[in-house]
Amino acid sequence: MTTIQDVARLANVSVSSVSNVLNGRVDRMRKDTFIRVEEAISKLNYRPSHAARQLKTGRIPILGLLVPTAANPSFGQLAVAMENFAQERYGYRVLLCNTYRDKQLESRMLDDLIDFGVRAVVVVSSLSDERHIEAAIDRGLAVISFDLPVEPDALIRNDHVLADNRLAGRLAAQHLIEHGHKRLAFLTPRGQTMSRRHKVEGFLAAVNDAGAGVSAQVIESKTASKFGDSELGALGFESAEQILLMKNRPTGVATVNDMTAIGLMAGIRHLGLSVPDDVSIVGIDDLSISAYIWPPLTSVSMPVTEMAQKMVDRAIQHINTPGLAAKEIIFAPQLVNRQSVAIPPATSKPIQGTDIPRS
Amino acid sequence: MTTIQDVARLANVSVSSVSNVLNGRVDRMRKDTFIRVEEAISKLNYRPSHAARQLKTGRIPILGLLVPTAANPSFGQLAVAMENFAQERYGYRVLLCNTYRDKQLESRMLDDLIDFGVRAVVVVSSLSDERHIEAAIDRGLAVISFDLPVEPDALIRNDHVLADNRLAGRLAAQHLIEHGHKRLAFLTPRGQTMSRRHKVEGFLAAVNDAGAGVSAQVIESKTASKFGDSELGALGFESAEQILLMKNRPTGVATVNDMTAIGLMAGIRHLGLSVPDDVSIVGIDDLSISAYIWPPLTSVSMPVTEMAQKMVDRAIQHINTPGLAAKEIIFAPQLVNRQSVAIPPATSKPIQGTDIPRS
DNA sequence: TTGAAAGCGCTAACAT
DNA sequence: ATGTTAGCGCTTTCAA
Repeated sequence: MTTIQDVARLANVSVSSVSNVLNGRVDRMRKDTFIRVEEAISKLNYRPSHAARQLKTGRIPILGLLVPTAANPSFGQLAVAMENFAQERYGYRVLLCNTYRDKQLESRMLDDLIDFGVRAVVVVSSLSDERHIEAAIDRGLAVISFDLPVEPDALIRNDHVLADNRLAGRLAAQHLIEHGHKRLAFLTPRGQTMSRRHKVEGFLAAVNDAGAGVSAQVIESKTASKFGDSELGALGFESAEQILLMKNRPTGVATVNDMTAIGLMAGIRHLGLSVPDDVSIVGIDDLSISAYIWPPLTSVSMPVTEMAQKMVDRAIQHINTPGLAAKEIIFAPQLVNRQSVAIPPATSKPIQGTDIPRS
Repeated sequence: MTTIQDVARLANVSVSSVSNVLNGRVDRMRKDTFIRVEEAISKLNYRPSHAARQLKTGRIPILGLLVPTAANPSFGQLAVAMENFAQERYGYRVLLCNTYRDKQLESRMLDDLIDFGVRAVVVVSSLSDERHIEAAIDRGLAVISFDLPVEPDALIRNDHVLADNRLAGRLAAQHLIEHGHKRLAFLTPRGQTMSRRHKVEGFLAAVNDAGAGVSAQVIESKTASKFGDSELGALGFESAEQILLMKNRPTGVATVNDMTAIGLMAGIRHLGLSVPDDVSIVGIDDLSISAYIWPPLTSVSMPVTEMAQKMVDRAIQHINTPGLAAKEIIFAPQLVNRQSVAIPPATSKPIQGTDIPRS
């Protein structure tokens, strides 16, 4: 392994000059010194040791990212966007950890990251309770909460970056209403998070704005989900019957995310009805897969890439500016119109029992 | 920050005793010494610095993982499985990098990882050419190639862990044949990788074994894919017309992976036909989402979790045993029967032009 | 403009 | 059984 010493020797300068070159303090030396050092570096193919540097400076060019699970493509997408930008813009890498929304695991991971010298972390938890994060903040970690709204008037100790979930819910409702739907529903997993709550609120507010002709119900899945795609899909699937059997069956349903919408659509078809002819569906997330399922899912899209970049920016700022004030940063979602929404059906088709074989 | 010195002072021992405790060399000291040290550690809430340790030992408890993109759920799943096992079993973390199958990026990431002190890396590249990896191996990195078959009689310098792709192709074909299909097809993106080639070979071999009554064609998508789910979905979608317009339209189609199958199903429906009534589909991968789309996708499942664990085991072994001989390790896939395969239709329904509105 | 040297926190060889 | 100590490769103050 070649060290800074080797470079210094070859270039006939002291290690401090090499160090200065490494750290961009080029003004402090003659041009030819700089050139000799550069040459030596490239001739030896020298690469500085992060470990040694970190031992001195206390920092390592790594950002932490805690997600419920990378197997869920929406978090995978976030990870990719962050990794890209962090690397390109700042030369930082991203250490990805799967928390399964387990608080204990989460705390342990945070501690671990600190031990590695990581100074800033993005946490996607959606748990409304952030107490377990406080400890990490106390230890000097810069934490950025993703998709976790700030309680009104709460004073925050760390950044919160999120999409306007109320607007997302509103957009979904408006789209259905514009297509003539009068009986709406919003499907969400049991186990509320702040962001889910906000989606519901926005959805209901839009319904309310639409006047007396339009009504809406909030449906909580019977089982709770913890994370992951399979569970959310299952949960949507299961809920189909519950929705289709309602006294006043809704003709338009929005869901808390795309995976649930995809499961719900499967469930509806399983019961012999069709989307969007019998029921219209709107998702929230706009997963890339949502364009390729059948029917292509109309969904509310979150600007994940921009959010990822903003979070990286803030993380680096916090590292470089200890004591930087915490901020809440909100992004606007947008509806992406595809084919899972149509005008409501004239009549309400009965469902087929699940034990009746489909033709 | 509390250091090993602080612990030594509080416990009234030397730093080496603390270090010994830290590294499990407990036999070398009296019990009460050990206890005093333990107490001091927990009282001070002491956590050793990875950086300092790494500087001394040259190692850091991190494994590298290079995937085309974490936004593709099959790689996300792999990452989760590895991360879990590496952490639980060995206390290692996983540093995830997205390569986009770009060789240059890949080499740079490998170099980067080495700079961080990472000693073992799992590479999911599927590029048949591994020359760019050689350099990293020369620098002492233990590389484990995932899903990259070894050429017959090639001498390998690094581990290769993969599923039996020929068997996967064979399983897909057999399943269709068992359901009475006589005209089969295998859909793969343009741009062959070794693993895709093997799937095709296995598929054709099974068709061949079935005798004269059964025929098969290999269909390459018109456009090439580089990675990611959206592209693979698009690619399946586009290929639907090509397949349905064939002179001897196949009644059963297998695809190189689930995302392509999902896109293909969407494309088929877009053209007015139905799965599995008009065309049966088998995927390969068994993504968790595949159970929740409509119809639930019959797919060949790869034992991702086991493979992930084996790779972690091997990675650690290589770290602990420099010079350990390279191995090719192959896992068996399994067919998961769902609802995208039925008996072939009696007649071949014509497709609807894409500009004819569906009812 | 350059160099010498201390020391970041730890491990491990060596001494006691 | 325990302690002393020399570095690992780098940054950074201070001196020249």
